[in-house]
Amino acid sequence: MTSIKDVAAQAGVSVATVSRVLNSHPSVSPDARTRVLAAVDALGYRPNAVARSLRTDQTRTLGLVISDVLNPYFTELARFVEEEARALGYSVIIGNADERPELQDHHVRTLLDRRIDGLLVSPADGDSPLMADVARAGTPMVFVDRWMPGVDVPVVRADGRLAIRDLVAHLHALGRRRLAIIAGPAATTTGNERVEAFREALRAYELTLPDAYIGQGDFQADSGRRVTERFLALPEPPEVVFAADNLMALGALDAIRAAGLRVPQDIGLAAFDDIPWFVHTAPPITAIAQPTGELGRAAVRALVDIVEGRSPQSVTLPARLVVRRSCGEPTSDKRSNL
Amino acid sequence: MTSIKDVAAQAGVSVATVSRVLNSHPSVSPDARTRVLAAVDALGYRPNAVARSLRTDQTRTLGLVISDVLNPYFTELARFVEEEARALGYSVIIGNADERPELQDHHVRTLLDRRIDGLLVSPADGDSPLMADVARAGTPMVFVDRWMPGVDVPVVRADGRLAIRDLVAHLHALGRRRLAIIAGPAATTTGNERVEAFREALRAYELTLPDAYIGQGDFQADSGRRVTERFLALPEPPEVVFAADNLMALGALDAIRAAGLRVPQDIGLAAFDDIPWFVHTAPPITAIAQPTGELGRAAVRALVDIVEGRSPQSVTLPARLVVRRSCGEPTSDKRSNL
DNA sequence: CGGAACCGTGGAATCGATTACACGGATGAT
DNA sequence: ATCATCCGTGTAATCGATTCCACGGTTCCG
Repeated sequence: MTSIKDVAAQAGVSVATVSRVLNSHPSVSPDARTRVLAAVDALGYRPNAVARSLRTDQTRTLGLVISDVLNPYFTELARFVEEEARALGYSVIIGNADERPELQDHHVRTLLDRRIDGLLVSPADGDSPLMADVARAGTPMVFVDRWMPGVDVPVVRADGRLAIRDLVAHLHALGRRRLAIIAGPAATTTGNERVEAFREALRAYELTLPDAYIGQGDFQADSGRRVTERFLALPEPPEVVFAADNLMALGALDAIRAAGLRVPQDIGLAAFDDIPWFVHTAPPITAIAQPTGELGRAAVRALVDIVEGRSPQSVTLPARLVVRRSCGEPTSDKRSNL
Repeated sequence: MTSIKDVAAQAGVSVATVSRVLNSHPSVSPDARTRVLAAVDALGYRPNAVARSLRTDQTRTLGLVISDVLNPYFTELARFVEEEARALGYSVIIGNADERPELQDHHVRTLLDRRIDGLLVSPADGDSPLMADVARAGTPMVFVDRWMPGVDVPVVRADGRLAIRDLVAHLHALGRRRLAIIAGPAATTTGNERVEAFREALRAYELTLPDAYIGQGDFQADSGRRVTERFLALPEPPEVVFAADNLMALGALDAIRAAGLRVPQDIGLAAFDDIPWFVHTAPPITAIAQPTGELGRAAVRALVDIVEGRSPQSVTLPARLVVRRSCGEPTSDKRSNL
């Protein structure tokens, strides 16, 4: 590999001058500048980012630790994060935690060892002492989608409260009364929040959420299947199942099919997190869509703000209900949306 | 940040000794070892990977440049790649090319600047001088899924030839004769190959593939939609549309629905690349499944082989047909599979 | 008993960049 | 004319690790 020394030799200047040209430092003569540029070109020289990082103590790299890359919601989020980071001159290293706390910690440690400039995390679990330490140590950090109570860093997320209220209104208008939810892990903030918002929305219609109608899932398809099977085995099964994420909705759909029931005639289904495939399932699934692009961009901007010495605020964006046909044929309440 | 010097001071030894302990070099006294380990623990010291990389000229990092992360096939591939790499002690940096050659080159350059130890690429386009240069320069490199003719590096991929023949047999048995294909970009190897394999398989049944039945797609959903619309507008539209990847199949499904046609009664649909969602579409889609896990693992192993001085072979694994209901109700030929 | 072999250790060079500091020459002010 | 200022440049220190080499002290063998 050609180094800055080779360029200096070729151009007949010192390495300092080469470095100055490369970093567009003002005090370089036009003559020296052209000679250096010519040498760079001739040798096909590219600065060694590793050496540069060691010296400057910055890598222009962001770490993104995500709970599950196979979840289309997170894949999309990751894509937007990379896009915005690139626009701001940063690279992104993604770590997939696979919803496993120890894998999450592994990635955080590896990223820190590589001296990334900042960390974007969607925590898999509510209790990671490592994460708290890292935040306390002053590593630039931002939570996205999920967060950890007690860890004082900005949070970028979507608020589903209103959308969930809209969903319940929609279900109520369709005459559905017995509504069940497949919750996320209790340890995640999004897990709890969605249950609470759901319960609250039901209360507005004087409906209750019995324990039997709260299934404990883990944001993976399999758990959605298991929970739904239990719902269906109830003496009085729910009329609609609301899954707290798209993967569990998929599992629920499986279980419903396996039981020989039809959606929406026999049972309704709705999901948190909208994804392109929901348009193509049979029937298309009613879902709550998060503004993924905005979320990813805002998260990166907040993180880069910290890295560059500014102090960003937390950001909360609204999610919105997308009505399709999985809870019943849209009727009057659909029209009232117009 | 605490450095090796701090540890040395705390333990009362030289930095050389600390380094030896950390790299489990044999000649260190047990006494020194314990003191160093104690100091490491007390200070919470973690070696600076950047400095280490500069000195040793290896980063224990692999670069993965992928044509489109939002394509579930590649997402899955990326996941397995990371998994295997981690098992082998490497990290992975993913670059998403979004099917854009210039973005692909950008990522390759960035990764090289970071001095990754090896490069795993699924090229977006058939003609990248940069890629050829990089390979010629001796950078450890492996192609996965797609490759570039003329660039001499190992290729890890699935061969769909047999599976495509099985698909055509299946369609033929169902009485389908007018078969069309939505091809991938001509510049990608997988793009061409699948068309050729399809044409060849048709020949075995004395069927032809007229030009009007070959649509030019770009592996994205939109192109699948456009091509299918054109197919449907033909005086004699095809009886089955075979999409060369899952995203284009999705677009095709859209177009078919929009035209008010039913699958499989009015027209059949099949896809290359099987994904979990195909089970849940209406109807479930017949697809050709690649052994993604094996592909990802084999690619990493081949790359690490090169990095560590061995000389791996190219790997070709068979894809296989997964019959569902999108081409017609399975009849006798289904049973013959048992 | 003397020299060779070996072991644990530290000093210092090194990787490839950035950057503080010094220096010589030109310019400008008085 | 003289001195301060400024500009372009080079020398060398530095970032945090690894590793070659040398050195002093044992141990071993003849």
